[in-house]
Amino acid sequence: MSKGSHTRERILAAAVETACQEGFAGLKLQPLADGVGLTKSGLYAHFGSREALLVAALDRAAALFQAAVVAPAKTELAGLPRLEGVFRRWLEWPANARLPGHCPFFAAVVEFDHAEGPVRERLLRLFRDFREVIEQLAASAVRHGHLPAGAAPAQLAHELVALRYAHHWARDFMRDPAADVRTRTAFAALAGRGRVAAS
Amino acid sequence: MSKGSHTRERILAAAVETACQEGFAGLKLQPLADGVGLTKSGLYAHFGSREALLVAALDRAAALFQAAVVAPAKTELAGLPRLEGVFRRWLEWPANARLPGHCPFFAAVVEFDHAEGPVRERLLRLFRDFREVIEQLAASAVRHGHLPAGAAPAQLAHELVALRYAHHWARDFMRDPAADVRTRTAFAALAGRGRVAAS
DNA sequence: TTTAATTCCGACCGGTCGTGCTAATCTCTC
DNA sequence: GAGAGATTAGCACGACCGGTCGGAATTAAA
Repeated sequence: MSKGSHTRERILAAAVETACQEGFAGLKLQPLADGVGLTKSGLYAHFGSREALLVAALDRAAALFQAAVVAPAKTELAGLPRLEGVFRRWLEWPANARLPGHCPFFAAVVEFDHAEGPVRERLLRLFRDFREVIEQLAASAVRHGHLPAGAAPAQLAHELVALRYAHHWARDFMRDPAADVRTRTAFAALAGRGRVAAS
Repeated sequence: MSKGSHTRERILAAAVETACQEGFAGLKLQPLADGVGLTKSGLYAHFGSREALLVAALDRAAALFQAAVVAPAKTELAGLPRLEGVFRRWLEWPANARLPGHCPFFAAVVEFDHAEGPVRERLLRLFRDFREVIEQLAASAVRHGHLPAGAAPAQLAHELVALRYAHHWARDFMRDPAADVRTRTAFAALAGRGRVAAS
């Protein structure tokens, strides 16, 4: 039980690293096997198919995300500070989790957009779960009076997703040095918008 | 000259259609050749390599985008109405250009993110050009008094990119029926934000 | 210690990929 | 209508893809 599950962990770790650099669609079995010192059939002994490996890697990445982004919020002040902390870590989580490359979920979105199947289903569930987390943080900020009572948590979550996406585009693809300040400015406007209108 | 360039047009049209459905990375030569009734070497007679074909397809998609999104703005009222029109058409342009699937540039971003080369260079240039268009439209809206004098066009362009990205995620991947209203709400807030603060 | 299961290898399958080459066909010009 | 050049077919190449199979090595259970 110990030896096998240990290599399984190594496989998943390497898979997530590759997914950060090449995307999940670019996760080929042969290079992955080479990377962990196995052969392709070694991978098949642990996961029964490439698709199952992808789902496992997705779950692994989600667990790392949870640990790097959501979990630290426990020690933060409830309300807006906690929401702001999650958003800040959301921007940087691959580096904080010691992962190379970029957030692998951005790649997964376009790679499994039109490809129905278990991978897309799992991805959908992960996204819905995280959106739920964001909405609850936003609702908490409203309850604490940090955001106006009229602020809709679902709308706020949508716009936070927007900011994260644009940040990825600006920093990781366009390599725009102004990406960080743009995103911070937008977040501040978002957090302060309703307050101005409501007060 | 006529027959050949006609075939070339058909190749590019099919290439863009495929890119909308499968992405540019998923644009394989064999299916593309089959789709236009040629063989792979027929493609090689027109473009010298797959990479050159990708760049040409990228340019073609950009031309369609220009025609479907930017060009109609000529007849719109300058200022905020024009900016709003461009943004609205930006959300729907693949359908308006009679293209199947989704906006191919979203896929291109993740596919050529870490792949240096001519394709990425061209993509960068196209994005920079369009961002320039957005910034000038925003600046025009400021000059017309539709947006406050303090509104930074670059920041506005960044946030519009954000909204477009989130709309793609919510509607095309998550298939969230609320995607449209969320995006419209966010745009209205963006357009009205500074006005409230400035007036 | 014997037995059974887990773990992994090596060879291999059918397919598809992008890319060259040559030869035939078509189109236009003179 | 004949020749020149553009256009496309046919074919083959080396590489890689995901996946399968039998068996050997290792490990855990009895």
